[in-house]
Amino acid sequence: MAQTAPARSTGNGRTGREAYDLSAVLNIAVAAFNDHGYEATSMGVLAQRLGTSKSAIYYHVSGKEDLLRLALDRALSELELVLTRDGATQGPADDRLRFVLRGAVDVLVKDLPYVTLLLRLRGNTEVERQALARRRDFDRAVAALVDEARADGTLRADIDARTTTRLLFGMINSIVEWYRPGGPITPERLADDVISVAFDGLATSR
Amino acid sequence: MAQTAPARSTGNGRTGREAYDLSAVLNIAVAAFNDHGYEATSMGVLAQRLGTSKSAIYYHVSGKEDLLRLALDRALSELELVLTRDGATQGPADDRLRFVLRGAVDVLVKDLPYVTLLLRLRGNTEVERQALARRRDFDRAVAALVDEARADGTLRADIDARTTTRLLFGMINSIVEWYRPGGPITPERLADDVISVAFDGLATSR
DNA sequence: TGTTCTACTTACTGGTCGTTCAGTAGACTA
DNA sequence: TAGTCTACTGAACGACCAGTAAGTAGAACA
Repeated sequence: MAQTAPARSTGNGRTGREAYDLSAVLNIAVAAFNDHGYEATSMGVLAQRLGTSKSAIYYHVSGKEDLLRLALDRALSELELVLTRDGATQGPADDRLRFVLRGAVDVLVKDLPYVTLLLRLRGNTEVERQALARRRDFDRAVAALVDEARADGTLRADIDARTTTRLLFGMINSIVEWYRPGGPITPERLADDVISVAFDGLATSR
Repeated sequence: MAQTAPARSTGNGRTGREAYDLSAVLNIAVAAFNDHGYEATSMGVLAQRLGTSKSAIYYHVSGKEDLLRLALDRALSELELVLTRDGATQGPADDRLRFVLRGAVDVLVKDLPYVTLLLRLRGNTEVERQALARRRDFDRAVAALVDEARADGTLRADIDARTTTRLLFGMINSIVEWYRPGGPITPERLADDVISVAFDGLATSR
C-alpha cells in the first residue's frame, strides 16, 4: 500500500521536506530486514535507505524490535484472517483445505516482504518467539484440515499427516523465495498451479 | 563426522587442554550461523561456544568469511557429486530426476546444518554470491531433467517448467526447516515420501 | 504576535564488532 | 640443553552498534 518514497503527510512541518509515516518506515525496514536479516540490519542503514537520520526513526517507533513486531503482526493478521472466512469453515474438508491454501498463497503474494520476514524467523528474541507461536497455531489449523480430509478419504493416508502438512507448507512457503509479482505468472495462476501440483502431483495423469 | 567437543589432536602442545581442529570449529560455526544468521553471529559467541578465545579461531581460519566459504563449499560439493553418479546420467529422464531428487534429500539429511546454511544465503558478500551461483547451476541441471521428462511425456506439461522446478525444490529444501535425524522418520522413508508426493500428489489415487 | 505542535536535526554515550599483535606454555627434535 | 613448532592467551585497535538528549524550522492555532 505505502510506497518506498516518503508519503506526503497532512499536518507536516518543514517546507521542502516530505514526512515519512509509519507505513513507509515499515516497508523500508522490512525490505532491509529481508536483505540482511533482522539482527544484522543496523538502524544506520535503515536511516540511509529512508534518507533521514537514525534518530528520526525513533520518532515513529520505540526501537528496532518495535519495527519487527509491527511487521510480523501485519503478516500474521492477514494469514489468520483466511481461517475465519466462510470457505475455511464450511463444506467438505478437502475443499476447505484448498480454500485455505489458496488464501495463504494470496496473502504471500499480496504481502510478500512481510510474510518473507515471518518465514525467516529463528526465534532468538521474545518478539520472534511470540510470532513463531502464532505461526504454529496457523500451521496447526491447516494440519487439522489435512487430518479431516484424510479421515474423509479425499487425501492419501499412507504418508504421515505431519510430513504431509510440512511438505505442503514447504512448497507454498518457497514462493517467497522466487515469486515476484508483475512477472509472467499471475497470482491466480500461481495459486492454481500450487494446488494442482500439491493434490495431483507432477506425473502425467494416469 | 567431527563432533561438537574438541577433537584430540596428534601433535598437541599444552597438557590438560584438547585442541580443536578445523572440522570441529566449522561444525560449531555452522550451528551458530544457522541459529542467528551469518552476519549476526559474532566471533565472540563463536569463541564462547568453542570454549576458547576469539583470537584462537584465527589460528584455524583466516577470518569469519573463511568459515562461511569452507562450510558452503562442503554443502555444494556434496550436492554436485550427486549429478555425476551413474543414476543421474543414464536411463530415462524421469528415473534420473527421481535419482537426483533422492540424492538431494540424502545430502540434505547427511549434511543438514551445512545445507541449511546454504539455503538461507541472501547474497550480500562475494562469497555468498559465488555459492549462490553454484547452487543455481545445480538447480539448472535439475531443471534440465524436468524439461527432458516433460518432453518424454512422463511429467505434466501444463505447468510452466520453471514453476515446476521451483515448487519441487521448495518442497525438498523445506526439509532443513523441520526434519531432524534420529526421529520417527528414517531418511529413506523421507526420500520415498517426498518423491511420492511430488510425482503423485496428495489426493487419493484415482 | 506568541505559543504549541510536528517532525525532525546534530552530537553524543557506552558497548560490541572483526581483526591484529605480541607473547607463551608445553611437546617435540637435534 | 637449545631451538623450533603448535596452539593458543589477553590486550588492544578503529569502526560501528542501538539508543538518547537537546535543540529547532516551520506550520497551525490563539
